[in-house]
Amino acid sequence: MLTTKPTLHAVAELAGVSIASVSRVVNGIAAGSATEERVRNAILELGYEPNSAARALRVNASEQICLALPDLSNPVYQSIIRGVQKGFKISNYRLMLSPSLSSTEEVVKQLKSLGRNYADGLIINALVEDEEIKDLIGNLRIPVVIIGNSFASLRLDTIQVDSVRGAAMAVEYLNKNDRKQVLFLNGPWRTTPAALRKEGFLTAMKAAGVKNPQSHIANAKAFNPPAAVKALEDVKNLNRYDAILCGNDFLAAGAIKFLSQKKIRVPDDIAVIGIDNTDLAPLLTPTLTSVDFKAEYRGELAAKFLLERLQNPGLPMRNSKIEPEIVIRESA
Amino acid sequence: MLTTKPTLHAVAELAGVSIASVSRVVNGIAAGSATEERVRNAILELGYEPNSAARALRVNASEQICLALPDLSNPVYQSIIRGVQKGFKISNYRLMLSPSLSSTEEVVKQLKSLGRNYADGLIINALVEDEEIKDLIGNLRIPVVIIGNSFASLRLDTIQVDSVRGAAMAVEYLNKNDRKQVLFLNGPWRTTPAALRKEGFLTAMKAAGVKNPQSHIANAKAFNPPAAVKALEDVKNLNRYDAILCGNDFLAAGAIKFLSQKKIRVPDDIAVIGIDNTDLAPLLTPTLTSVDFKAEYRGELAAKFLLERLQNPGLPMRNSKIEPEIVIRESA
DNA sequence: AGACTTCATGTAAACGTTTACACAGTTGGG
DNA sequence: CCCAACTGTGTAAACGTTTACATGAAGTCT
Repeated sequence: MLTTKPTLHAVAELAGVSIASVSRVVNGIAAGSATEERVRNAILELGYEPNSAARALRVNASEQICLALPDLSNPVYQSIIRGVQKGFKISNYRLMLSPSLSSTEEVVKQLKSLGRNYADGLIINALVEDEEIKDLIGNLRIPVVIIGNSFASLRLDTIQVDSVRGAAMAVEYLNKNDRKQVLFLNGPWRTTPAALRKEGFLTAMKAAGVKNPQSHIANAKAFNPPAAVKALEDVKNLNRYDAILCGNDFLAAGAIKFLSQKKIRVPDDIAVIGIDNTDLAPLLTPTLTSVDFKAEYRGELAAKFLLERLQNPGLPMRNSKIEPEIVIRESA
Repeated sequence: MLTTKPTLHAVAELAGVSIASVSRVVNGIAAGSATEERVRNAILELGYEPNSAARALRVNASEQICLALPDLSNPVYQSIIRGVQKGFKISNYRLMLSPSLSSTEEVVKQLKSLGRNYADGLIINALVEDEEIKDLIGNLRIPVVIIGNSFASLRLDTIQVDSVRGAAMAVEYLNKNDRKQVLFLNGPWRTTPAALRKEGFLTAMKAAGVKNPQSHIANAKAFNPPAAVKALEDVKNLNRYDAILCGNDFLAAGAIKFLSQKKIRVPDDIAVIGIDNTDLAPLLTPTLTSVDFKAEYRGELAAKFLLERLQNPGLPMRNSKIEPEIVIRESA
């Protein structure tokens, strides 16, 4: 136990070969079968494990990738993490979780620190689009995969989501079911998803002949349930609506809570639709109809894109746009 | 952009000093003010960032810690991650997220790989107690903090939870409110939390004068909602119960769903109590009464313990036992 | 049998840091 | 004015790998 950690040298000595030979069998490179066996035994006997820092230094690759997400409270990010983990499972890359990036400074600091070479690639999902951040991402020396619709101009591997279409789909579905008075409970307006979902909402509402859809939007200050409740409290004449489309499931959860407190029945009085179709959706009461943006799959795809690019940097950039799908449950 | 990444040497050359001096100012060690300024400027000009692999190799420390959790679906682990992130925020350790450890082999593989020195410490939360795993943890060369009640015999820094007491509290609370017919919907019986919560349940039930409390336990095959539903379907005479204590919130979510499908009113017909008091609890309908084990705080404390031990390995081992607290909401 | 290839192995340099040690210049006390 | 102490800086070794290159043995072909 107190003995020092075995190195290549120790193994080499025990096996009576050179460190080069040991390195070669460890890395599965041509080796005589006799040597190979001696080395294998020595490794087992000593419990040798290669030092990743030394390897990283030598080959200039950390075998780690960094995953940067805005906020771990929202269940959608849990799904993304799961997907990314899944996508990396077969590889031997390790997953670093960046601290949650709420403010711009935090993102900047995080991105700069990537210059320390502790990650070979980055998967980032940013909520806001900021020039400084964009520059930093564009100038990173490692491959980047973007999850989300920010930084589209950067020509990087991207997993986008048809947010506009998704929001529109929800409105159309509501209209088809004779819910014409739709309130859009959006998240912070500055964020990319909120902007796009709003666009989808407006388009669909106009198409349905609503004159001033702008006036049917409430903005929550954050993408979480308490913010949803607060935003709904400020909505005048809530009873003129027969449906609420929420910027995401987390907001929808807040909306359902709020409505049930006010004794407004869902979906009888007001239907509710969420976006993201998180693990939360089937657990709410009523179960939540939600536009599925396939978060876990996006995570997995992001991992796949990154792995492929790491393997082959010359690959053309790919941009996958996920088609939303509406999952009907009880709430609408 | 295509220029090669600046190293200590480049900075030294530009500043007209030796690499040792540069290293010293980077690490904030005694330096003449003239040199210091020249170096600082050179660093800024080149955008120098120290290479973490080289540093890690030289000082034999990765500045990373590894967090190993069983399963990212359960919202309780989200809280733990948040807590750990919070605890490490001020430090300059990076957080590695181990792939989710479902099977024993996966845990073993993960633990062995830690021998590669890519992490200076480990925070692990294991569901099952296994001899092989225990040995491996005991023989790790890095500090370990255990979250949970497994591996108590190892004399490591541990954040325990009084699971027995927590389950008992819930039963007592139910009894006090005239709910005497309590069903315990437990998770997989092999897991440590399930075993302890069961113990607490049995103790409290016996204390309340129930003859054969064993017969009032149902075991879900996993700690998730579908497993809860399945387990409840197999319970005979469900209507003889007036309360269900669930092994965790995730099971409780399934239970509530199941009951509402069967038109059994919660809490009027059957009260439901969860364990963990996750983010889920206030979002369910009815909102879930739950025994709070302070997951986020435990994560934060684990990070704190680990940081302190890394700083001072000679510290006596600490064992913090979290006192559960029952958070009353609508479901009971 | 000689020349040429093939193959397994060893030698040594390199990756980018940190740091023990040496050295020179400055300061201060006696 | 000399010696000691101190301070700031540089030189060089070391961390544990990978890998280009050299070496030598063995096999192949004419």
